[in-house]
Amino acid sequence: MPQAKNDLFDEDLQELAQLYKALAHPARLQILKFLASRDACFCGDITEVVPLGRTTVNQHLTELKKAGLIQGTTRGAKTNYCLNQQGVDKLNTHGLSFCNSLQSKSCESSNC
Amino acid sequence: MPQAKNDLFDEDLQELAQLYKALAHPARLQILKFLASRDACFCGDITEVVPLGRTTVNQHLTELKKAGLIQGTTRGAKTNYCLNQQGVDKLNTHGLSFCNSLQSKSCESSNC
DNA sequence: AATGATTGACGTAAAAGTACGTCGATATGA
DNA sequence: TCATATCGACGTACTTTTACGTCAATCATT
Repeated sequence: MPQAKNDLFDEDLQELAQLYKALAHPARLQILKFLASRDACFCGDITEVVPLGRTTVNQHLTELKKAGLIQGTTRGAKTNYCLNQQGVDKLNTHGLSFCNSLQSKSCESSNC
Repeated sequence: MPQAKNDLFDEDLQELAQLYKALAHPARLQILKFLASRDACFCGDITEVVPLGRTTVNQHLTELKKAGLIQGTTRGAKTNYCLNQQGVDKLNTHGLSFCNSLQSKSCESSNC
């Protein structure tokens, strides 16, 4: 993102946009869903599920971690990734409140 | 986006990612909020609210229209933009169901 | 110790996004 | 009619994202 210009906006909007950006790729959505479907936060085979190269998947994982939506702990040679419930909660809270703010006035007048 | 590779994913995920991408910029979030705050779907002065050049704002408006979140009708020299309630509903429905799908298993085990 | 597997870090090429200037078309008002 | 204003279309410079190959470090296994 053109970081420079983003500073002109409300922090709330910046933060929310940042969250949405983390979700703006099908691979990342798939990863999140996959992690949610696992009762144990087992990982590493994410690579086998996502139809992309290993390094690319890793890059998406890094993005998600940076966004605070997942967390990963390395033990031994393998790394365990799992959802960061805090981040998911944040997404729910902020996202919902934004969506609700859009519910208000629709085009009841004849203008559009 | 690398459109080519996106076809490898579920249509649902692609569509949702597309929606989120439309929200992945503070200017676009601000525009949506602004439109929602207007009882009449009056516009054109969006440019005055968003701290960016006119052409850039217009570009963001085009993005939002492409995503189906707003609609615009030109009358005379001016153009009226307003929320597309259908698109907003879609965002609410799909977005919520996705977020809910993330609620499930957190890291209750000691792995992470 | 040596081999193989896992994974993050780094580099890079191609694609997409961002921001803006300019132009032309249309329309409002003097 | 002429000047002015609005706005979409187009071009463009710059940044970011995406996708992947390669490398090095770490660990498990032999």
